[in-house]
Amino acid sequence: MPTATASKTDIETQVKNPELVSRRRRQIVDAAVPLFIEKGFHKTTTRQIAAATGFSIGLLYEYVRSKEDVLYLVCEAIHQEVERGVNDALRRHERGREALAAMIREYFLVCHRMNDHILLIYQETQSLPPHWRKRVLENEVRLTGLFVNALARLIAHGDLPKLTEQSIELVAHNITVLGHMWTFRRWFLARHYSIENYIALQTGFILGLLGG
Amino acid sequence: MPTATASKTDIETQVKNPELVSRRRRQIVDAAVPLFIEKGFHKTTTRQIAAATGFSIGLLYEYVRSKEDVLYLVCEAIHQEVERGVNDALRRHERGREALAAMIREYFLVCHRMNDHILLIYQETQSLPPHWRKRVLENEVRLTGLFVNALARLIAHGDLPKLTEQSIELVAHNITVLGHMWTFRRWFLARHYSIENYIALQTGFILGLLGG
DNA sequence: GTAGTGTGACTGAGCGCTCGTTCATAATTG
DNA sequence: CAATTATGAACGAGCGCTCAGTCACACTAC
Repeated sequence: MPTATASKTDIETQVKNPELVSRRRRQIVDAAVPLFIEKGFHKTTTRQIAAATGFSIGLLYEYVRSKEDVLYLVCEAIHQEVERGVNDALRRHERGREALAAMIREYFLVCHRMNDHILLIYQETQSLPPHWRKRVLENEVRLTGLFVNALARLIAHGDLPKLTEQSIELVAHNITVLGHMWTFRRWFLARHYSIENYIALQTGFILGLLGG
Repeated sequence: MPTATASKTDIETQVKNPELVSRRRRQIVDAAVPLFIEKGFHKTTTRQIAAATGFSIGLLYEYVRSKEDVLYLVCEAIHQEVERGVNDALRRHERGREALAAMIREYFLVCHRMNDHILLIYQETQSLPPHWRKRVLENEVRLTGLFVNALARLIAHGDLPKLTEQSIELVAHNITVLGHMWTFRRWFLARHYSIENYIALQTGFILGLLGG
């Protein structure tokens, strides 16, 4: 059983049928995401979540112990989707000099597509109870780790110049965050840059450091 | 009268004496900042703000029309302090090849010092009513604008290679955001980098693009 | 077949409480 | 005393969450 699904199952539920639990929770997440994006976590009520899911409030609380549980489910689901997108991108461009540029491009496009979701995580992670905030932050580290591995592989193949481990890690963080930057400064950036434009410029920026 | 102070004064008040208003509001901000940092805006109550200020709730509401007013005052105050810090840094290093590195260094140190405050703005800006959110975002643009100007001046003096206007602007955004990155990934980065270490590596990164 | 019984998903009125805000009143100031 | 500033009890809307109860269905007994 994949870890991601296992982490969902640590949330207690009154319902016995596990398949039903996971289906219902998917429904809850799908209903909650647009609400959280539109109004934020705190201004969304449990009744609104239930209504949007087509559940009674009572039923909602059969699958979840608290409103924060819903937020956690949402954060996990978003990370899963982002990670899937990034993994696809990394697998598609395994070697070669242009692999890094291609990876950056695909990752930035994932950020572009998931704009609101990424913003949501930036803004609401703090509303999670500590135990789950930690989990969400671990996801963030794992995502950056994907870039660390990809960079290391390219360097090992001689596609990129050698770098210290510290530099590699920081470059990976920079890539991650510059993708996020498109989402949280988009209200401004989109006036001056198209996403392709943005990708082109930032790729140049990142390759600059690497002597590309 | 400076704009920043003027923007505070558009918040209506029952109190006639303007000097008293601005003194009281400073007290309110000073009391609210640590509360918001610790618990977040939503979980801080107006009564807690009043108590921390040494006011009765009634008195708090003489100087502010809503809890969101307090958040806006806090955001403005933080931006003012950051901007003052950045302006100092920019003025201290007007010319020369190392001016950019020095500016970055001082700005990153400002971010380092104001860690929690910057995080607060990232997390709570969305809780502001639209009219004020816009104001806070304008502050963000103005701050980036300071770097745009500084970069343009250095290029004009021949201290940096020529760049398109678009590139200059994006580099300015990158500098701004990489400073913020230290604050919102500090929980991870601080394990692997000291602030000086971080500054050194990121400066190299930024100068890379500029052919430094 | 059908009456009886148990189970688990589901319902929604309502509880208990918190919170932002107001206002009648008091204190202070000049 | 008049104007201004300060108080804090009171208000009431709204919230997360519970729980007594319903309902559909499956299984058993005869």
